[in-house]
Amino acid sequence: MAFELIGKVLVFCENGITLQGRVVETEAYLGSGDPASHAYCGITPRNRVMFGEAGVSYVYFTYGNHHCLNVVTEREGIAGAVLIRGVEPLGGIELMRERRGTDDLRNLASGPGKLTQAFGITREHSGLKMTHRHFHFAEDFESKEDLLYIGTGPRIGISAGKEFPFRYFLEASRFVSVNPKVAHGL
DNA sequence: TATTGGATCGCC
DNA sequence: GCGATCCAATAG
Repeated sequence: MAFELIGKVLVFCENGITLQGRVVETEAYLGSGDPASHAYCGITPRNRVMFGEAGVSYVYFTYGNHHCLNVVTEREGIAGAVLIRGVEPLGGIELMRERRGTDDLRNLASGPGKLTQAFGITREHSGLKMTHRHFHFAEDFESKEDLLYIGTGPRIGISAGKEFPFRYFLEASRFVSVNPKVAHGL
């Protein structure tokens, strides 16, 4: 599922403004078998939507500074979600620039905290079905050839569960978040 | 009720 | 390389 979301276009409309970005980087998080998952220790008030219906957003706040956007992937009763780690800005770029305080396209949404800031997504947007016009994933009918080059690797920023290569990203994209370990500029 | 640590980012 | 800074989870 994390794999399938790569290349889709995240569409988010609010206050009459449409923001769009092509998904270039995701990570999968499971349930009880995945020590890196919020759902590892069972259901809690925060993570309860991870156990709910697929296609619902799960937004949480972390490090005192940042929101992260996930999409629930499993059927009701099974925990599982995909973290959207990075998108390539496609629409509503002016607003993203304003919110991020930079003109650099590569720095607008190339990271889970950055993209939620650019899109204005907060935990008020958690638990919403991502199946309607204002908040959903659309097919991208351009740039299909990029999809041939999806890389995988360990997830970023976690201490447990590093052995699972549940991170997916477009190899060719300049909009993938910087991997701390591979922090040489490309 | 108190304590602790985190699926990050940006500046030092 | 590290501090910011809030919330959720756990323990008491």
